[in-house]
Amino acid sequence: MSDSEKPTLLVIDGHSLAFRAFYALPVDSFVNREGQHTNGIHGFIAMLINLLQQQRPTHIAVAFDISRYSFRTREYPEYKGTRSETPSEFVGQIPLLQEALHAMNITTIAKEDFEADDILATLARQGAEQGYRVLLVSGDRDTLQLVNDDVTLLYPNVRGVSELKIYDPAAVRERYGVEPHQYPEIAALVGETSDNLIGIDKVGEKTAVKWVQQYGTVENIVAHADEIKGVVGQNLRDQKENALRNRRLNRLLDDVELEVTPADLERKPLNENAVRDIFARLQFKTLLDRLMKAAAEEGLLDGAAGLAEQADAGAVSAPVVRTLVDEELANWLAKASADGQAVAVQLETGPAGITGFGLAAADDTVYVPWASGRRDYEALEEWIASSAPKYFFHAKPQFKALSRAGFVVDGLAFDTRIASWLVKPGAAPQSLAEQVYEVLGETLPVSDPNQLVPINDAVSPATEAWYIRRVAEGQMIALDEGTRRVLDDIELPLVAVLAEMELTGVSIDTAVLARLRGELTDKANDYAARAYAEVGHELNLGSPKQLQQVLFDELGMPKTRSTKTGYSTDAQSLADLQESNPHPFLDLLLQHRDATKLKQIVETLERSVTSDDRIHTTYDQTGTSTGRISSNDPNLQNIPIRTEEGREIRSAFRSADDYETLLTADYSQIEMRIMAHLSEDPGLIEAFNAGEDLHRFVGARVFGVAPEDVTPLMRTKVKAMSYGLAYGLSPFGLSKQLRIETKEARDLMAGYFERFGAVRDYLRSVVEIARVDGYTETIFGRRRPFADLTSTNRVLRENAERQALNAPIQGSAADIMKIAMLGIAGDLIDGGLQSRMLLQVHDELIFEVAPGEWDALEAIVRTRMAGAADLRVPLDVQIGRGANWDAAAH
DNA sequence: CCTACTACGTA
DNA sequence: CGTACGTAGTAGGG
Repeated sequence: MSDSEKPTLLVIDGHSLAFRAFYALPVDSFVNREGQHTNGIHGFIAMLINLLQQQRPTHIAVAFDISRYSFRTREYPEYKGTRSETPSEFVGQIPLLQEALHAMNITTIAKEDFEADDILATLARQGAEQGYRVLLVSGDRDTLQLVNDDVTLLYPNVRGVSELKIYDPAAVRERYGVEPHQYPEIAALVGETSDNLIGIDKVGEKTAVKWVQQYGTVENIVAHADEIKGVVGQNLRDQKENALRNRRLNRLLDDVELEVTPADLERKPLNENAVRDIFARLQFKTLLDRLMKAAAEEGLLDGAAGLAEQADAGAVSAPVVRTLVDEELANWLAKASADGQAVAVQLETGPAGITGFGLAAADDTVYVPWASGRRDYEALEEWIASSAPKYFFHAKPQFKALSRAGFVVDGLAFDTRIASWLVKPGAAPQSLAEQVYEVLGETLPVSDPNQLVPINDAVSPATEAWYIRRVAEGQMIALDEGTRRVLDDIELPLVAVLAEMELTGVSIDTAVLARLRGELTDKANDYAARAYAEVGHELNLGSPKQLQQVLFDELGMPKTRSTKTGYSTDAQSLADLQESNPHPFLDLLLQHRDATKLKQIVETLERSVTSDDRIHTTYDQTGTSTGRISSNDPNLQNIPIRTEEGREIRSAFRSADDYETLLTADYSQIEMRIMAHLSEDPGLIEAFNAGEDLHRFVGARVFGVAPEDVTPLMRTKVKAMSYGLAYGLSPFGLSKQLRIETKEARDLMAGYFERFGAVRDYLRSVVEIARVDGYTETIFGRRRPFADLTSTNRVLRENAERQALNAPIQGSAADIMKIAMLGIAGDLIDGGLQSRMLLQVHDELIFEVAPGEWDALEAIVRTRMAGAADLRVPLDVQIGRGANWDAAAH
């Protein structure tokens, strides 16, 4: 194949050429109406049009550096270290140039950790191998090493970029006196000031060429350093490490993994509308004419294709994602956040943490590659730490990742996942794709993992951020005032607090867990063996099906309540059986269940302990319908407390060695207090203000006796009723729980409501109002919608009624606790305390107390918890102290 | 492998 | 025929 028949691949070092153009053209002559300097862009595009007309490339790409840092700066931190800050007039030109190139349908390539010249080297090698005539354009002399019979370098001369010197092998030989591949040997010896590569003193081009002609390589020259006489010989021997290092660094890598091959770079028709838009913005009228003329000559003005693409894009296609770092990024952030404008953020994470940031302003998206320990992100770090408003989808895990990477985070202005949940708790769309569909009615582009050759790349985090921003805007206008207040004042500030608690975790005494596991295993085995003996054979005690076989067939016991799959074997049913048909097997089974349950809890906890000897639970801020938070992996909100053995598990939760103790704080009877507040029942309010034991006080009223004459049985009954009321307890349910006649339960409730009538009125009114409004509301305006209150299906309707009367009570308690947590977290920071909030168990908080901080912490906790809401009754807070969670109980 | 069901720990 | 959760085991579908 002759050269004229070969396809031509043109690869340009974008940054280098634009920078050359920037210095070649007067800065002040090229400023658009936005005040943006454009001389570098102008020079680049002028050069590009010339190249397109003269060289007629069939394939084209422009490579960019992502950052001034690369694998070379890791090897040699001073690499390019003498380069001064980018001139302010140049800032902003690269992103605009990239935008223009995209409009022209020219592929831009950037690769994290590599320089543009490495991309040139890689494409040059691939192109040559695949039969292309390769043209490289770079202002970096290192690219001379790439020249060969298939690869030609076009190098801008001193006058700028309008004239390019053509370096083929002959031209390189003529200019430097060596073969192209030997050029870096010369450069290594002489040094390259612009790269801060220091050469050998007194060795200039002439000497270097002489040595290279004689010895070939720097390595070989160094090996024969003894043969070189004079001062330069001595300098070489003294400074050979410089030359060797330079040679390592100026070798371009030609095997960079790229997402494109030369064949992918075939020229495509430019997008005429996009080109006109960007050129109008740049105010490049003459260049536009020249470009259009050139494109027309080449037949690359496919008007039909352009229009089709435009129509396909529609009004809602995501903006092209640009990759920015350094000053460009700083510039972008400042602009995007100007005037309090919000920016959506979507982190990209890998196994080792953050790998990139997707950022979206109203009509612009940016991707920022990220690797820890680099210095070109100061602006990003400052912006993340600033109060500049940021929108997230599910901010908490991202806050944690940021925190682990050393970022300080502020400015959470919206979280679309939390907003969805507030609007529709219990049925909120949990994924971003679902939200995009529900709020915008659009389909979030995703790559199809089942496709061998994906049509779409995985959607960029920047594009996701763009959707997040639009979802947020869409949700925001639909939020009622109360919901907005709960979001802004409670949920959003809570995100950082929960993230911190999760990162902190709680210290665990693994020896205690190991001992418990052993004891419980022995116990469970023992009970099982004895249970088998009772029935004469082994069975799986954990299988309800096998238990039914034994209980109802083999032992002939009476049937218990039926379940969907047979008859119940739960603890209540077994206890009933034990009363009617005593059998040792029943007790052994129950004790076996106890032991295995506790063993399982211990084992789950052991599996959750991380290398810091702590357990880090995850709180689900959107996990409930009432406003509570839930805990998972592991759930630390259901650690046993009711039995002695269960409490032993709590003793494994301890304060770490460098802390003084644990502090636990809980609200006593918060739900009853909220009921008193909401119902305004004078009797109940008096009960709480009297400061007497609530159940004794209520018992005295219900049974008509003096408080000191309330028996334990009376107290138990009243207590069960009081708590049950908030759940919509029926007389039937009460009778079952207290194992009393329905009649007695009915009388008990009647007696209760006679003395505390406003409670009944309140509970009724909650349901009535909810039926009319379609939702309930907490004291703070948190809503929970109900659809089934008007259902003709009685089961559905009555279920909804119980949920509705419970929701404001449980929800208000949740609000109060959250507000307390925010107050405490703020005070801990303001007071500079080292003590940490570890766990939340609905009405209880657990803290790790730093040495000497007990009094200060206790005061903060008491004040903030008691003062979280101003109710008609006081909020009583119980504080406990102990080395572990069990000992700290009160 | 996923789902339903049962059971049980917490507030 | 009492609210709100999460986890784990068995059993049944595939």
